[in-house]
Amino acid sequence: MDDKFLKPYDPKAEEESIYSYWEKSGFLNPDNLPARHKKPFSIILPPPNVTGTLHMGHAAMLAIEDILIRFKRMRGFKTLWLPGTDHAAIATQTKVEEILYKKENKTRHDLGREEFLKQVEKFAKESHDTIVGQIKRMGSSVDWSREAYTLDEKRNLAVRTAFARMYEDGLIYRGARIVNWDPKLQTNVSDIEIERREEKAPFYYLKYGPFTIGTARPETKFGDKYVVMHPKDKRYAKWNHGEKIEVEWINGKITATIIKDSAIDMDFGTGVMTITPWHDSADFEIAERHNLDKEQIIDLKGKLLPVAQEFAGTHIKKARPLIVEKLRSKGLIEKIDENYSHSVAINSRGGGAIEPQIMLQWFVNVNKEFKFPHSGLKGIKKGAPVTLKKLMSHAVKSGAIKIVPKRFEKIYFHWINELRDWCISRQIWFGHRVPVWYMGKETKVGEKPTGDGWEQDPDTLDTWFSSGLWTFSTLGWPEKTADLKTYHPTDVLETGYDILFFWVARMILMSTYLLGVVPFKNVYLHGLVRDAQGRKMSKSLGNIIDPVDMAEKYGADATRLSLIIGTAPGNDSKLSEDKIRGYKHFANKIWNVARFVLENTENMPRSKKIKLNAKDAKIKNSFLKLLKGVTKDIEDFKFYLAGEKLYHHLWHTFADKIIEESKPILKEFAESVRSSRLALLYEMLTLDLKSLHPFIPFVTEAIWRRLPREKTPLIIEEWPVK
RNA sequence: GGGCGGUUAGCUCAGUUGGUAGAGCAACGCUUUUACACAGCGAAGGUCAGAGGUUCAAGUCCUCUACCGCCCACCA
Repeated sequence: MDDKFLKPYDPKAEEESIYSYWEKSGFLNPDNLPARHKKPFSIILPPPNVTGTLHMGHAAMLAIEDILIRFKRMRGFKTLWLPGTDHAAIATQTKVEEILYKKENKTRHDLGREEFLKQVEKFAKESHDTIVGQIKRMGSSVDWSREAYTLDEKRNLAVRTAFARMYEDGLIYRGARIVNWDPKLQTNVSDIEIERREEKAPFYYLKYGPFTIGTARPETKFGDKYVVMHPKDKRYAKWNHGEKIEVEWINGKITATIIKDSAIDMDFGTGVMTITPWHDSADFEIAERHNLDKEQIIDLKGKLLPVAQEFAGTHIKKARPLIVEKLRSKGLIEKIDENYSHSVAINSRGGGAIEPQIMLQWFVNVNKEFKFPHSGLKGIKKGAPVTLKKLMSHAVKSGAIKIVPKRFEKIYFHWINELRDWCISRQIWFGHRVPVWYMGKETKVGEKPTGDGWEQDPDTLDTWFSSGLWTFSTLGWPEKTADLKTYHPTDVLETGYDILFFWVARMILMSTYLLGVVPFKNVYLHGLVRDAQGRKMSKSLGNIIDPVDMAEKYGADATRLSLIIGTAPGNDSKLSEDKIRGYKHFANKIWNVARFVLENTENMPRSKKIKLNAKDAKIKNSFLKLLKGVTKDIEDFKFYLAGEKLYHHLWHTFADKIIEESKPILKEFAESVRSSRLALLYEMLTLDLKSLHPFIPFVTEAIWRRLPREKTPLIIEEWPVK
C-alpha cells in the first residue's frame, strides 16, 4: 500500500498531476476513446467571457457539466465536451476602457480604433489563459484539442455566413428605428439589455393650450406639436382628430395637432399627453401610426439641440431645472406631484441611463414570414411558411427541446410572444464588424468585395449574435464537417437561467433557421450562487468566494460537491466556506475507507475471482440497486439527489456499517467467510469509486491509481450499472 | 399592471404518482476501540406560513390570505 494513505488526503498534492494524467491519456478527446464508445454524446461549454476570471457560477456550471460528461463517458458514449471562450464585445471593451482610463487617463478615442483593439485583444488573451487554467483546476474533462473562441477565424466565417444568409432572406434589415441609446457608453443596446430602476421624480402638470398634460421629463418637450387623447374619452369629445390649435409653449407660440389614439390610458394623469417620437418608443409608435413628423431634441451626448433655442448645447440634466423655472415664470405649470415614482431605463452592461434615439441600425426581423428551407424539424415541413418567432416557440412546444426545470418553458413562451425585432448593431469597436460594405449606392453583404473604394460598416455586432451560432460554429459550420454530423444537435445545454433569453433563445433561433434542427435536446438551467446570507456575490460587498481559492484550500472535489448537493435546478443556492470544508472531510473519508480496504486486501490473491457468500452478495446487490436509482437520478438531471445518495452510502452504509461489521469478521471468522468479506470490501470500494468519480473525480482517480489490480484510468472505466 | 417561484428541524435544503415527516451542517452527551477526531456511537430537535375545501387518508391536490424573492411591461 502506498505510504500516502497513512496521512490525511491532501488534495493539493494530487489534483494537478491527476489532471495532466487525464490530458496525457488522450481520453478527453472522443476520437481516442476505446471502441466500445460508439454513440455520441455532446455538450458545448457555455463560453466564459474573457473579462477576467471565473466565479462560483462558472464553477457550478463546470461541475454539473463534468458530472454529465464523466457519467456518459463511463457509460460508453463517444463523449465530447467542447470548450471555448466568448469575446463578450461590450463587457470586455468596457472593462479595458476602465483600465485604460484608470491607468493612463485616456479614452479609446485617444488611442484610435486600431491601437485600442490591440489592447483589448491583449487583455482578452490574458483573461483567456487565466480562464483555461481555472477550468483545468476544477477538473473539467473538456477536449482542449477542439477549443474555440467566438472571435477566431472559423467563428468569424460562421458569423459572416449567417449574417449574409439572413440578409438574403430579408430577415436582417437596416432601418431607422427607435433604439436604446446609452450616452455614457456611446452605443445602443438591445431591449433585453435594459434594466429598469424605480425612481422618484417630480411629475409636472403643464398647461398646453386648453389642455393639461403630464410629464416627468419637461426637458424633452420643446418640439411637442401633437397632443394625443383616447378616441373614446368623453372629456375631450369636442376635439377632432387632426384639428389644429395654437398654443403658447416653452419658447413661444406653436401650432399643435390633435391626435386620437387608443394607446392612451384615460385614467393616467389627465388622459392627454404630448408626444416626443424621437426620444420615446411609445411616442414613436403613435407617430408611426399616424405618419407624424419626428424631430430630434437631444443629441447623442445628451445635449439639447437648436430646437431648444436658449437651452441649446446644455446637457439635459443641467437644463431641466432651468426649463422648469422658465415654465413657471410663464405660468405654464399647473401643479407638481412630488411623490411620483416611475421606472427609468438603465443599460445593464455597466452603462448609463438610456436616452432613446432614432438611428439607422441593423435588425433581425422576428416576424417576417419566409419559406422554411429545411426538413429536419419535426412538425414543420420543408417550404412551409414560418417566422423566426414561430421556429423559436415550435422547437420547445413540439418537445424537441426540453427545459429543466419545466416552469422555464412557460417563461420562455411568454417572452417569445412579446418579442420584437432584435437590434444587432453596436457602436463599439470590439467584436465582429458588421459584414457589409458600401460604395456609393452599392451594398455588398457577407465577404469583403474585391476592388478599391469599399467602406465597411463601422458598427460591430451584438455579442449574442455570434454566441447564437455557438453549438454549430464550434463544430465547424458552415463547413460540412464530420464533427457537425456526429455531434449536432448537442445533447445538453447547461447554463444559468439568467441568460435564457439572451442566449438560449438566440441559439434556438439560429440553429433552427440555419440548420433546420434544434441546437440541443435538453436545456438544464442552474441558478445563481449566492453567499451564505443569500446576497449576490460582488466585489463591492466583498463577499466573493473564489472557486480557485477554495480548490486550493479544500480541494476541487470539495468545491464541486458543495455546488451540487443542496441545489435544485433553476433555484439560487447559498454557499459558505463551511459547506465546502464539510465536503473536504468527505474526500478524506473515502481516502481512509480506501486505506482500510487496501490494508486488509493486500494479501488477497490477485488473479482468482472469489465468489461472495449469500450475505455478502446481498450487500453488494443492495448497493447495485441504489446505483440504479442514482443512474436514473443523473439521467433525470437530479444531481443533488444522486450526489447525496452516494455521499450517504459511502459514509453511513459502507464505512459505518459494512466496515465496522467487517472488523470482527476479519479477525475471528472462518477463512471462507473472511475471504468473501475481503472480496466484498474490495468490490464495494471499486463500485464507490466508479460511481463517485463524476462527482469527485480527483480523489477517486487518486485512489484508483493506487489500486494494485486496476490498470485502466478510472475516467474510462465502465459505469457499474446498465 | 401581467407572470413565475418560495415559505418543512437552529441553518441549508430534499420530500417523485396523496399512504406513519427526511438528509447535511450546527448544537448536545458519551467514546481516543490501529481506516479516519477531517472520527465513531447515542439522544434531542418539526401544529410542514395561515385559513378553508376535496379524500378513508393532504407537506403533497383545489381556493383564498400573508410575507419574501424573481422575471416581463410603451406608468406619458
